[in-house]
Amino acid sequence: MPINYFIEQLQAKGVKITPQRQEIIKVFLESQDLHLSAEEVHRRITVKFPSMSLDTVYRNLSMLQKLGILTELNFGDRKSLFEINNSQHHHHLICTKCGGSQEIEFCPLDFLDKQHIKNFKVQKHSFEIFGICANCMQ
Amino acid sequence: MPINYFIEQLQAKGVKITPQRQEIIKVFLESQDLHLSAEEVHRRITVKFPSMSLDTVYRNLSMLQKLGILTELNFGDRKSLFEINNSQHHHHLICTKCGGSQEIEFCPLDFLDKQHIKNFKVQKHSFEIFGICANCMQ
DNA sequence: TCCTAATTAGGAATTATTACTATTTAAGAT
DNA sequence: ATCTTAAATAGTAATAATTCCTAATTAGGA
Ligand SMILES: [Mn+2]
Ligand SMILES: [Mn+2]
Ligand SMILES: [Zn+2]
Ligand SMILES: [Zn+2]
Repeated sequence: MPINYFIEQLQAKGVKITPQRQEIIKVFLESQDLHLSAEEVHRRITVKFPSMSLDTVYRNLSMLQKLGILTELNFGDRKSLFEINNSQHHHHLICTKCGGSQEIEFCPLDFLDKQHIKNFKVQKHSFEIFGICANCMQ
Repeated sequence: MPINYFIEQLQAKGVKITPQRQEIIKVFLESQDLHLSAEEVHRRITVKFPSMSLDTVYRNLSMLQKLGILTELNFGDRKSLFEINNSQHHHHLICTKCGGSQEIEFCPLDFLDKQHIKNFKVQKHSFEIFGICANCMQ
C-alpha cells in the first residue's frame, strides 16, 4: 500500500494531516513485517527531524491503532510494539532467547466455537507463541 | 489442591520454604480463578504481615512462574497478572470497559498445524480475546 | 548448635508511558 | 490570500510498574 492510502484514511476520519503523522507512517512502510516500539519509531524519525517529540509519537501510535491502521503487539517484555496493517492478519512466534519473531498465518478465531463468545462483543485478540527459535537452538 | 502440594514442589526444586513464599501461595488458594497483580498480592498479605516487602513479592511471583506453579497473564494494561495452575488450562475474554475477565476452555494449540512451529521449541503461549462483556452491553 | 548460601526488607533506580501547558499549525471560512 | 480556531505539537514533569542494590536475616544441612 502506498502512503496515500493511509493518508486518505486519516482524512476520512477528520484528523489533521501533519508532517509528524506522515513521518510515522513512512517509518512503518520502509520495510515489511516491522515491529517497532515507540522509542524505536522516535529514534528513526529524529535522525532526519530532530524536533519530533516522543510524546507525539506515543499520541499518534495510539491514535493510529484506534483507527485500525496499526496493530499493537505485546511480546512479553513490558513495552508495546506496533506494526502496520499492510499484509494479511497473522500472529507470531517469539524467541525468548534472542527476542526475534517470526510470523505465522494461523488465527485462533478461525477455529473458535462461537459458543464460547456468546454475549461478548469481540473487538480484538492476541495470540503469541513463545519459545526458542531455530538459530538459538544451534 | 492443598497448599502442601505446592510446598512439596518447592522442596523438590531445592528452594527454601519461607513464610513469605507460603503466604503468597495461600493468597492464590484463597479463591478460585483469581488474577492478581504483584501490588494486589502484596496488599493482601500486608494486612496480616506488614513487613512483607514488595520486592519479595515480585521475586517470588517470577520464581513461581518459572517453576510452573503460577501463570503470568497480560491483559493489555501494562501490568502482569498471575494465577495459580490449579485448574484446567484455559484462556480469557477480557472486557475493555470494566476490565473484568471470563475464562474459556479453548486453546489454540489444539488446533495449530504443527507445520507452523517446525524448528521452534514451544515454551508457552498467550491467547486472549478483548471486547465488551454482557454486563457492559446493558 | 553452628554455618552459610539463599532470601529478605527497605529504599533507590530504571523504564515505559501519560499528563501538563504554552506555542504552533492545518485546514475550513471569509 | 488572509483570518480564525480547534487540533496538534514540543518539551518537560509526573506516574506506574518493575528491577536493582545492599546490609541484615534465616532455612536447612552439617
Ligand atoms: Mn507481524
Ligand atoms: Mn484464568
Ligand atoms: Zn488472529
Ligand atoms: Zn492455551
